[in-house]
Amino acid sequence: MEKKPIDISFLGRSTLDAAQQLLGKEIETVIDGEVTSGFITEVEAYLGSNDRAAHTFDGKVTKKNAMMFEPYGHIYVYTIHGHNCMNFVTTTEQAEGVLIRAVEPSIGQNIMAERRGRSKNLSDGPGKLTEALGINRNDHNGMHINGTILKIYGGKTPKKIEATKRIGIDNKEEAVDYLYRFIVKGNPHVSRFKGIKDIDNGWK
DNA sequence: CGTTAGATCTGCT
DNA sequence: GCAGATCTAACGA
Repeated sequence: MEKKPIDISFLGRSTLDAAQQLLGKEIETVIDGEVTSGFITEVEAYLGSNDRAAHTFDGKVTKKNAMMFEPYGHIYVYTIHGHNCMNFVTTTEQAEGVLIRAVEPSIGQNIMAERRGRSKNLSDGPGKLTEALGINRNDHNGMHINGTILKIYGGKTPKKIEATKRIGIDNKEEAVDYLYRFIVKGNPHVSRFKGIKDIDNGWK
């Protein structure tokens, strides 16, 4: 059966809802004719001007974050510490988005291993999954979801979603306590995994 | 220019 | 758990 990309209109409504709905979705990229995909296991929501931890806090527009002000369906890729991170832009009016922090490798694991130069921990972190899926800022910042390069499919359904504090924003005052990070409970393909691995990796 | 901050990763202790 | 690597863009002189 041929897979069909899903309707992404849910990204246009609530960012927090969209973040949770993205868990389990399958991201597929086609880079230089090579297909790779993974199921989303970890995301973080960034709520634009109201969120001190977001690049777009206080409505500040820079060359780097300008893509966040585009309507939902665009992809915002930014570089940090020599790594790339990928966001799905949400809503139309606000500069909000969902950071894809980790995926469970599916198609093309051998390609991911080659790109990463290792066979373990292929995509359990924001900088890792972009490298595994072949995403870079030069070529892919501003592209559209369900365009020619990146598509998302229905994928799997998490048994239980866990909300935790976000990671790497220790200097963001009150925003450090917001529970805007969502993971598939029991799935080991998340950053800083410490829990107990579920028998089905947390999928239904 | 030079300095600094940033939603990171890896390896070592 | 912590230090070091590594790179881009913003900002001030």
